[in-house]
Amino acid sequence: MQFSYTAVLGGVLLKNHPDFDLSQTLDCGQCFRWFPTEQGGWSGVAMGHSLNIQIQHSDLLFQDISLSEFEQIWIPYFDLAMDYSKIRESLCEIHPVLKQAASYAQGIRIIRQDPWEALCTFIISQNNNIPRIRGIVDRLCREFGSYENGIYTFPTPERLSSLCVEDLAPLRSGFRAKYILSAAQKIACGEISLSEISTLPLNEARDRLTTIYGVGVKVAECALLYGFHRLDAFPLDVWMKRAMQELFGGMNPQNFGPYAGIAQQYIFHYSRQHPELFSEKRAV
DNA sequence: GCCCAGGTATAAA
DNA sequence: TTTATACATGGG
Repeated sequence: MQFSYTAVLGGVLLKNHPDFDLSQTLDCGQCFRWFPTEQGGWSGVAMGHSLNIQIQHSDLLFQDISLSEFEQIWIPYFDLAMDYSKIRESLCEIHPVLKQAASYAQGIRIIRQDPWEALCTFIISQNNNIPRIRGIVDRLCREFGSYENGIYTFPTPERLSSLCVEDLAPLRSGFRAKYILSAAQKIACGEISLSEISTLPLNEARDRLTTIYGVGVKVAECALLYGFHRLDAFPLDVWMKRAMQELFGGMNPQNFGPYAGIAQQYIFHYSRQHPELFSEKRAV
């Protein structure tokens, strides 16, 4: 697979990249700091940088950034060098429903988010809905992030570890506040090392993360998939459990292999848009 | 008002 | 070991 990009007057133009749909990627519940713009593009903050992306036919304009920022920040973030076509081919062999899902959601990419941000935002995600998660994350950054270059960075574990539950009241994060603090404290004091976790086998990494108060298996798997780019992680929420049962005949997610996480994202997105697939229909 | 949300900790069976 | 319930808040 190859892709090309060039510096142009208004930024960097990414030409007709295969397997990259902005809306599918940024609106499939893996990240919470991106918003659609009135021009039909997307705007967001990640890795300490803000970015506007405009859609121009089959190309994407990364507005007002240098070539080096594009290469150093955004190619890794969107994992643009990864060949999703090849992965999809192998996934399609596994199960006909997965083939359906993969072809429907083929523009989704698994973003390489900051590990701490992914962990923290998925702690916030529990028993919560996506619009409200976005609001809480936004308030978290405004209250406790540092203001740099016109944006609020995601607050560090060190910053949050010095706070108490009452301090987090402005977030209106409910019972999750104590979970956020426990995670921040364990990381800030070194009891949990995110860089060490990134070297561990999947099972051990998950077990480490679930020692954090308020982090269960689902949140740990989300953090591993979206924050550590562990593509074999497989977040199993109630929706996905149902999908595995009804659409895949009770199949074990491990059968999806080393790219199970990508399969999960395809299935999650596809089945949410097609509630009629399930015996009892539910609202999207 | 009502239902419920990309769950988890805790108690009870 | 499995199943039920509280949890804070607010989007739709």
